[in-house]
Parts: sequence; structure tokens; C-alpha cells
Amino acid sequence: MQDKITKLFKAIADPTRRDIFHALVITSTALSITQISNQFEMTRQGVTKHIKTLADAGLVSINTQGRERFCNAEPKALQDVNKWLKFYEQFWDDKLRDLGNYLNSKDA
Amino acid sequence: MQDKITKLFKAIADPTRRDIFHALVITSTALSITQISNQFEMTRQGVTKHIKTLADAGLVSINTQGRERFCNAEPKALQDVNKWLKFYEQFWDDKLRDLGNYLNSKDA
DNA sequence: TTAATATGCAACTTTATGGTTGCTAAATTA
DNA sequence: TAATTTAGCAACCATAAAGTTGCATATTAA
Repeated sequence: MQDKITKLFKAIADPTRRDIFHALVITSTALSITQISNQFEMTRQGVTKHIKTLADAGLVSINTQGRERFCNAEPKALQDVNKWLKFYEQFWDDKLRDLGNYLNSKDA
Repeated sequence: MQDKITKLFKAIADPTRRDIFHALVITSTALSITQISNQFEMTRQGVTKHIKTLADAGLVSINTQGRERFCNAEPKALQDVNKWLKFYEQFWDDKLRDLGNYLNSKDA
């Protein structure tokens, strides 16, 4: 199907999902599906779908208790994004270095 | 339409686009559309579409010279992704800190 | 000037995505 | 036990996205 990093990127590429994820991160307590949906202008089923996508990407964990399903954010999953970024970071640093060299040569 | 950060996330959410971007990053010279498409099992027009998406997200800059259009990667655009990540980094750090506290309490 | 090259644009197809409605089932509460 | 609450599942819809083919156009080379 889809590789892990793509799932992760696609999960956070949707603004609504970023909002849901954010809401979960800043809440210390786990939230049930209904509690989450109440915070959004969308049907519960719509929210459920997004949560499934987030869970598939490892960004949310779900704990079932009775008829309720409590969701928790798993920000650590974002470390893979960070790892991906790290490689390219060296190139934007290089550009800064190049700019520095350029400015120095102008001064001289 | 779509906000900047969403465009950026969507651009890198596609594996082909990540490949194109990567190819441009690791090449010191700018590449024409044709040169890029030759590296992919896809029509030139397909690649062109991806490049347009990358350019819209600020990840690629295009320099027209005669009938050719030379593309350059702009890894610096990824700094916005980094900025977005930064906020959540503190939460995965918190988790590590919590784990540290837990281990310490076990030692005592 | 004719031929070849590099490219963009438009239309089209297929599949994915975001979201909805309607229904069912399992827990809980009265 | 009956009513309510929490949630999943399936079907459906509209739109976006990935990729294709075909054609027009501008630049460059013969």
C-alpha cells in the first residue's frame, strides 16, 4: 500500500487533521471520539475517519473503555518527519554558507 | 485556496514529488524539465505537473532560458515544516523527560 | 526556411480523499 | 427491561489529484 513516511506526511497534510491532532496534543487527558467531534463543525463520522488516518500514521493511539474510545496524541511519531527533514537541513545551511561567502567576496 | 503550510505538506506528501525534489537537491546544477523527466518512469507532462506543485509550495524555483526551463531545489522552504515541528518536539521531549523521571524513581 | 527540440495547455480517465446520511450493535442508565 | 449513549460500518456523493494523450507554440539547429 503506502509506505510509513508517506502515510505520516499525508496525515498531517490535511488541515482538519492537523487541528484534531493539535487539540489532542494540548489536552492532557485522553478524549473520546464524541468529545473530539464536539469541537469540530463536522459529523462524528467525518472526525472518526480522520482519527483513523491519524492512528494509521501512528500519530494517535486509541484506548477502548466500555463503549467509549479514548484518543491520545503520539507526537513522538513526528520524529520520522524530523529525520526526513534533517537531510535537507544541511542544504539550507549550505545556502546560508554560500551567501556568507558571497557577501565576503563583495566586501573584499 | 490553500494556506502555505498545507501546500508545503501536500507537496512533500507525494512520494514521486519527494523523489523529484530529492533529485534536484543532490544535483548541483539546475536541470531542465526534460532532463528531470528522463529520470522518471512517467511522461514529461506528468513530471511538469509535479514540478508546478513543488514550485507553488516554494520548494523549486524555475529559471527560463530560451526554450528551456531550468529547475532548482529550494530546501530552505522546508524551514516552515521545521517550525511547525518545533512546537510538537517539546511534547515528545516531555515524554522522554517523564520516562527519565520514572526510571529515576525506580532507582530510588 | 525547414526540421527538430523543449515546453505549455487542455481535455480526459482513474482513483483517492473528505465528507455526508442511514443503519446496526454494544454498552450504560433509568 | 426499555431508553439512551457511543461508536462502527457501508453506501454514497463531490471534488481533487495523479497521470495520460494530443496538440499548439516558441526557440534552436541544419
